Amino acid sequence: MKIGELAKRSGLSAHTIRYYERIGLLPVADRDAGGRRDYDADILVWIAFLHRLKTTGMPIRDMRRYADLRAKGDHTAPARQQLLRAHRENVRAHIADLQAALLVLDTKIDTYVAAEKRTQNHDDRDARNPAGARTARLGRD
Amino acid sequence: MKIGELAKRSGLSAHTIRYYERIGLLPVADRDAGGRRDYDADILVWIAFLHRLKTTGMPIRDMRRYADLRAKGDHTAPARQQLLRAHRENVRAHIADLQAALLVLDTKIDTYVAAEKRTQNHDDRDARNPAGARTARLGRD
DNA sequence: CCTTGACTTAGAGCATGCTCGAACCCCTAG
DNA sequence: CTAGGGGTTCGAGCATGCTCTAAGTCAAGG
Repeated sequence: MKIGELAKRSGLSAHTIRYYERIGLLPVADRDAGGRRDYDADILVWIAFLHRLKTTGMPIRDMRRYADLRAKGDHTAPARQQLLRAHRENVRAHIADLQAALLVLDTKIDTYVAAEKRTQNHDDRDARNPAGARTARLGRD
Repeated sequence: MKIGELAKRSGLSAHTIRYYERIGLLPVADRDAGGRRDYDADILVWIAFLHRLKTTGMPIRDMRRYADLRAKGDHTAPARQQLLRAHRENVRAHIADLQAALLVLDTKIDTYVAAEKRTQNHDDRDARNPAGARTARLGRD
């Protein structure tokens, strides 16, 4: 498979694929007779895994470390495992953080909904004071 | 409160506080007699909220939009609510993504653990073939 | 044979979000 | 009154992760 097809299949651009090779995330590709990169289909599995790591916030330097270990052979398995364990903990912590934020957002949205209702009632019964003090809290945050 | 103290209390650096003011995330601060920024304590609440938005992945341009709406007064409340709803959905989606990734990581880590055990047994019973084919899969990803 | 289009390289440029340096000002305590 | 430790502005610089340009090579179809 040439770089253009790999780009289509992996979702990366050809530019990005070359970039990833340059920085050591992808193995140096084999070349065909004309000197073009020629990929084996299983590179897609590795790219998908890299994508997972990326979307879960692993910086490229850590992905490189993992890739380097992988390239060094089986005896680096414990180190790779350790890397993944550390990353898993980061992801866990991140999820916890996001869940806490979700509560805050929900509360805040509820506040807006409640204020909306108050304004509604207010307008219904007292249209002469549409910017009344009872809704002034909305401007605070 | 002067900028140095706000920096300590908010966790932002004074540099960052000025930067946030410049780009419109923080309101233009009042000045004291000597022309220095003088803050009211409740700016901390706003900064904490910004921090939430930031750690949940909202780009600065969206935070600015929210800040701008806030500055325009109560009638922008529906727009702000809408912004937060959209953000909440992003956060939800992000959480789902991370949870899926967590499963992948757990599976992968388990694979390493299992391979380790196999190597262990193998070494115990057949120390002449420590790099045997049964663990070669480890180099694949 | 010649055009077309995908490929090659090195290196510049961009978007985001800070982070820092330089040069200067001003208040307070010793 | 003078040194120190804030503060001020403007603008450059940095880290990350791409993204694109320029100039050129190469293979295949009309």
